[in-house]
Amino acid sequence: MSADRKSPGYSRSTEDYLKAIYELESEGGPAQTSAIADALGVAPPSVSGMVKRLSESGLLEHAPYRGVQLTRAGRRTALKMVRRHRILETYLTTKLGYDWDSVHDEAERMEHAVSDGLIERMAMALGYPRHDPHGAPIPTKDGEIDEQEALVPLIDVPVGSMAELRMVSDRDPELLRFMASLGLRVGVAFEVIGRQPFKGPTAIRLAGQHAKERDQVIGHELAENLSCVVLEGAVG
Amino acid sequence: MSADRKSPGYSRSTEDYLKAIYELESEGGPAQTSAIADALGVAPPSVSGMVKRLSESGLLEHAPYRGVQLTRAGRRTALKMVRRHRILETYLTTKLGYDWDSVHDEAERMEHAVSDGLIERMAMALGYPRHDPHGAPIPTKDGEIDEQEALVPLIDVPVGSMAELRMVSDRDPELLRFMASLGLRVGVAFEVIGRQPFKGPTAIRLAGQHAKERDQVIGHELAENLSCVVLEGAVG
DNA sequence: TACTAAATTTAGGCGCGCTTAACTTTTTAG
DNA sequence: CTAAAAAGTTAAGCGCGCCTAAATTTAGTA
Repeated sequence: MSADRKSPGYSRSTEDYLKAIYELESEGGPAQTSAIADALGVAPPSVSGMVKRLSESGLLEHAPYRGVQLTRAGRRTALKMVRRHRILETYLTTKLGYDWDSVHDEAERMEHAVSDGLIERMAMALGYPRHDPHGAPIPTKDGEIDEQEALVPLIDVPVGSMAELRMVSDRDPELLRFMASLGLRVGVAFEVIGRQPFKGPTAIRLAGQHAKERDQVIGHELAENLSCVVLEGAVG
Repeated sequence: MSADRKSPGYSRSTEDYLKAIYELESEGGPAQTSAIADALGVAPPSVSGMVKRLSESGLLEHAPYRGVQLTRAGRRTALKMVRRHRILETYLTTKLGYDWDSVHDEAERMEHAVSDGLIERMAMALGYPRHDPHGAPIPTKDGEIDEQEALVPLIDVPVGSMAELRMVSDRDPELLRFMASLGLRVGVAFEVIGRQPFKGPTAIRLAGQHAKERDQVIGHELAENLSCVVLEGAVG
């Protein structure tokens, strides 16, 4: 009748930890206690305690003082949460008129409350999208996720190259609103026409824009957050 | 920027208690400890404890050994949860293809996770519906709820009367599925053509149906759960 | 190598919401 | 009117997830 509900029914906290650890791991290496604490906004000892419980449940492996890695089971749940989050973000923007800067918090809360069935209905209604509004790939129902083709932060795209904006973090609404005001959306192509040293700005020329808004200057911190694919061009 | 989030941010349990108490109160009189315990599936002492905390927060008034009543603030929050629940149920059936028997649980979990803003967007997308799929009235944003015109359980509709089905509880999926299989939906009109004593069945004749499915026999328990408005007819 | 700084873990404690067991109050029935 | 039953409350305790303060381990550097 319903093989539906969230399989072993983890707590909201458990789901949050697993997702955060997954995201930290995908930035390379094992996730460290303080990084997890930071990501979740809790004190480090809270992480130590939770890590203990989670490894006893077989969701992750803990090398004391070294960090933590997801087990197969842990990764499965983490990817489920990532899928939920991204489907929800896509649904909210596509079907309910949310802007891309305001979906993160809503999805963050809903991802713990909805059933697998609802997520699949939303995915179906959306035509099984592969990416969320910020360009992040959506894992499939069985936990497959597209390997990102080599994405490079704008800050590392060599001057003179053509590149395309592929992804941006959904975390900072301010940043997203500012991007939108510059005409920077996922999918736009541009040429890097200059970059100043000492954390200075990067200058880009957007493809297919009218004169006025064609050239933009992107500050250092913003440029760090823009994941691009380099289309062609000179090497640094 | 966001006067949005759930005002004082009550816990999931608090919201559940307030909603349950609201629903018990609307069946007349103060809500009793054991009834609340029943409704929430917890032990009576849990209710005593929670009631203490909730009255200290000014959400309800407790007359020891007598029962409990919502304060203005408590009622406001309860009605907010009822609104959320019913908007969610309507949205899920209308926009995501859920059947009326399967929305309750989903809405029950989501109502604690979504923001006011999302509920308003859903309400707008639905054209500000006044009733949910089970016929229950949806409170407005500021906590107004339609007084139900005198609804009578089918079991009390006199034989010979015409009546219309107006509302049914969303609680029991089995019952809802069975109703659907009989062609009983909110809004159908019918004549009560007979009733057996000793908790026997009620016989009805549906208006505007083809011969085969026109006459239906409704068991006692089901008939208790069907809220009707009497259109005309003889008195008992 | 030794000492300090940073990261991590252990210890002790708290609030929430739940439980069972024991006690009190209210209701009901003889 | 009183005794038994039913309903409600208090007491004691548990798990979760959080905290701060105090060890402890690791890493960095003179």
